[in-house]
Amino acid sequence: MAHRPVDPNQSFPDLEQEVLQRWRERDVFRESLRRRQGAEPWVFYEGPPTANGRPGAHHVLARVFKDIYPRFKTMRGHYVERKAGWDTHGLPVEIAVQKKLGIENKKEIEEYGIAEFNRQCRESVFEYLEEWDALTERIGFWIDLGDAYRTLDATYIESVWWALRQIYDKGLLYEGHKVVPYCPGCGTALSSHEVALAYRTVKDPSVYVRFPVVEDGGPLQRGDELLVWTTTPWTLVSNAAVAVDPELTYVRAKTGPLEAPVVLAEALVERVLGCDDVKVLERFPGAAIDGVRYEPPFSYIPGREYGERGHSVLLGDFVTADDGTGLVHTAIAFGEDDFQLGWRYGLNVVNPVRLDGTYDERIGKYAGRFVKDADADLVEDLRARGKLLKSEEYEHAYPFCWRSGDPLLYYAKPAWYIKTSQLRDRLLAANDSVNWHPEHIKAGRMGNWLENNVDWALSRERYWGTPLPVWRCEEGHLHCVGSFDELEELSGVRLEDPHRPYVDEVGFPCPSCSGRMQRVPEVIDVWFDSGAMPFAQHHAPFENAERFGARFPADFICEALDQTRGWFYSLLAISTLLFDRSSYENVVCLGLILDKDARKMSKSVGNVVDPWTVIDEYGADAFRWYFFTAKQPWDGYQFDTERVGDGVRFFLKQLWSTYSFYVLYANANAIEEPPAEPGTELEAWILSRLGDATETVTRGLDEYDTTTAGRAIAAFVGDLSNWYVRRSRRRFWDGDPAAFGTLRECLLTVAKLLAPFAPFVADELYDNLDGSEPSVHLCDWPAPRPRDLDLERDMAVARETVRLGLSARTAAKVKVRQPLREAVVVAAGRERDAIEALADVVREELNVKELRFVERADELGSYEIKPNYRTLGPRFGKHMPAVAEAVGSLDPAIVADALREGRHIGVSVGGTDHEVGPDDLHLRLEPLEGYQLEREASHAVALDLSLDDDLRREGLAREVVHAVQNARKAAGLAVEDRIALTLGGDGELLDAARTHEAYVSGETLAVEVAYDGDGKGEPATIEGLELRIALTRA
RNA sequence: GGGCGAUUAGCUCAGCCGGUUAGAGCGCUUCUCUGAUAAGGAUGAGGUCCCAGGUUCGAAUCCUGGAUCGCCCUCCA
Repeated sequence: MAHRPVDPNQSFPDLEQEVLQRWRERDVFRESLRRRQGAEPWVFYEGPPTANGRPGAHHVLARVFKDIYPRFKTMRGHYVERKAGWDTHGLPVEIAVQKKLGIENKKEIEEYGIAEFNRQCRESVFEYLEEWDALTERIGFWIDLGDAYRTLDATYIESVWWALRQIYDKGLLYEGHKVVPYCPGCGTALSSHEVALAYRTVKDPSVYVRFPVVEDGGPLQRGDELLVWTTTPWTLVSNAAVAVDPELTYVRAKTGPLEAPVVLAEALVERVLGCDDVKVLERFPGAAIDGVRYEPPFSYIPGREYGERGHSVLLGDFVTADDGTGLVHTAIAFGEDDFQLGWRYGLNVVNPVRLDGTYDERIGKYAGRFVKDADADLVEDLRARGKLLKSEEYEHAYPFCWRSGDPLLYYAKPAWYIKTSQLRDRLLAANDSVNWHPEHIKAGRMGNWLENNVDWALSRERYWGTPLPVWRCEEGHLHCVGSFDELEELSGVRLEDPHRPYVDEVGFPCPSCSGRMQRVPEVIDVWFDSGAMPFAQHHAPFENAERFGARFPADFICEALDQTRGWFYSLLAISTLLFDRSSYENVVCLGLILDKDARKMSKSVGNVVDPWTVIDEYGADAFRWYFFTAKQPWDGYQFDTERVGDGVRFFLKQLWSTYSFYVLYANANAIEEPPAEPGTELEAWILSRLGDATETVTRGLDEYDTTTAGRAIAAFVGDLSNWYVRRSRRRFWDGDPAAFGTLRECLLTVAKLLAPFAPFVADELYDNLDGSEPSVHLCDWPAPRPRDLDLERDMAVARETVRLGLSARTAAKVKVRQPLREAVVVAAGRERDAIEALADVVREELNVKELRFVERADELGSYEIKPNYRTLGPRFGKHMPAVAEAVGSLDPAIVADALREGRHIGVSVGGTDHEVGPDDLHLRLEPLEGYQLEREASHAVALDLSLDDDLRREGLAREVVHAVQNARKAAGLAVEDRIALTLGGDGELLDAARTHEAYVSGETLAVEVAYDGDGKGEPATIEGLELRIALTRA
């Protein structure tokens, strides 16, 4: 037998296991690379996941999109290397280890020992590696896991050091004193993307505090009170100054309950003081009170410590009158604006808060308390001392540490930065060269982010990460080490493991003075690690410089939308810093997966989908197919496992049963490799449609649009199964080579088109139908067959005719099994030609003896003429209503005739004559009452419903055949089994069967038919008459 | 608070460089075909294309404003 028999009820998950086994045995992935060695590379970069957690459905999403395009490009002839990668450093890893060890903070880590702590991190990072590898293989994501880059490898780290040295040499790496979001629990500053992870809406105190003016100045007098608003009372102890907007109008106002006049923005008087009893004494711009001195709310830190302008009014352009009082409390160490303002006025940074988030000894009785917890007592203190105007609650979004859950403090700290803001224009230019999918990311999300670029806060005061390769001596001289060789030259030490704590122990003499250099304590942001992968994965430039050069930039990367600020940015920033260009050309940006009720998947809600359950139930192909075709991936998914099942039922099963149909009859007819030459119009048509599908799929994948591409495959398979095969079954029973050749060609091409989408089922089809290569994935992408557009259009008309005819049958309640004498088709010109050319198909499908054409439907209905707005609109513009009216008043019969002959029609609009052609008008048939007629536009089908005895007998014969077929099926016979048939029962039925005995025996594969079956066999009922059917395998 | 995106049938989604009757599939009615298909075909019900304005001869489509949802950003003191 030429083909393996196919189980029509094949389980796809089982099938996939077999295919996986075949891929392993035949080493298909590596072979697909070997065959393209030397071909033009198409470069893919893997954005490294972290393997310290279980992979979820969203990882499957990313990984199947990372798979489909490399498979496609490989089939298109490119050499597509796929090097895997793992992100291994960072706080999440440390947190996991801390949890495991029961360690709460940095102090305890150091007591535990950095060496052992980092050893545990190194282990933990690959805790779920096996599951990642297993899932990766199971979903058919072809990537070289054996040659994965890992950010913890010494070679990788050395490349990162090289990159930092380049940046340092350009003067773009610096230590700054900046206000950063700081987590007192983790003891580290957070990057902006970490901050973004956990904003929560919280209620904080909202207090209005009175700051008495201590000397007359401008419009103010000693004793007046500045009204200052804040939501962080804990920062009031280090109040350094008050900021006002120089342009904004302020007032000095007297209000009933208060003795002294108060100062605030005019726009906020009503909201802050209430509307009653307020007397405005003065109005003046903020600039008028520049320099006014006041008494701070707490006296722990004397004004002189801040410098000349301590505890005075400063001018700041960030002040608004949207909230508060228009006078802004400024605490230099705890806010970016505050810090900037202080810097401009030369104020000193005084920070009375320790790294653990508690006040230091300068803050008297509050010393040692966690600052956020002191809010309430501080407010009480103010109230007791008569400094408070009022205190409320304020609801706003406040950032928390995404790991520890502690509230973040904005905090002035020394940190290392990369001066990316200096390269803003270059970053924008690099971004401009990228093709984003979807397109709006470029100018939108990514573009906006780059426009507002701030320097990259690079350093982390942590342990498990790439050490910042900066050494410093006691004099403050700096040296950035760019390689292990250099470090060895300087220090005489060759590092086995460049991680902390070993690297911390390496010191060397300062090149500039007599001091000794030690490394600064920080490690770097993990995003710098992953962003360095284009060269670091190859240990370039130390090794493989050429290899790197040939694989830079990437043609394609793909990650979820949240990487805009993550990997997409770090890749872009690093390559712009080093090479002044983007490291990628095409990006597919995937949306988030929500559950079926559109809620975000989270462990706490318990709605996380375990990918294995989906794969076990429906298979990897189905899972992939869902992601590729359910919708455009960037809009995100409302994931419902049942939708995955739909794809199996309506697409994969349909394809599978078409395939099993082929194999069944090809084997039955001993057909092996039939020629793909069309024998009929129907075959020419399906091959033309195949060309169409090939073009659409190719274009779709070229444009990173799997949705359109995949849906085109499904549409084609629908046509193949529901029209071509359905209308051609007899030819397969008869063993017609052209039919087999056509269907095989279609299935094999579908297998190739489908290979990147559903690599398992595609390979199974290919292997069983052709198999000349070890796998479909080693084949070339199919070239589109030539189209026959006229034929495609004709077939559409014929199918429409059939639809109308069937509809007419339904309306007349006449079964399709009952043959009818004639269908009257109203059609002319090209439509008529089309239907005539495909008359056999139409007749068979409608089960009518004849098609009769009428050009004019006068006896069936009347025409109505409608203007074609699409063509006439642009021509006539605002005269369209008049045109529509003119068209409406034409004589339909005359117009119909004229159009049929292709003549133009004259219409008069506003006294001017115009000509309109056939394309400018739509004809629409209005049926007369009393006719059984189905119509669409100018095209209609009517049925002759009169029956004579012959037709009736023929109908009954078909009923008999139908009943016998059911009996065959019930008896469990194979489709090719011959039978001996014995019929009995009602005389009219037997008479019909006898009359059409050749037909009956041919259809039912009966080698003999007897009519003496009364009382024998299984009873069946046809139109109320009894039929007895007895059959045996002959 | 700012930016970006989304909102079309019960469900999942097309359509959207304006063209007058808004589509598909699923689900649901009714009927039906079958020597591959727990399939197919026909049929019916089901839509204020989120809302309100505007531009236009004509708006699901373009503009403005708003609502809701999602994501991202944001020290708003």
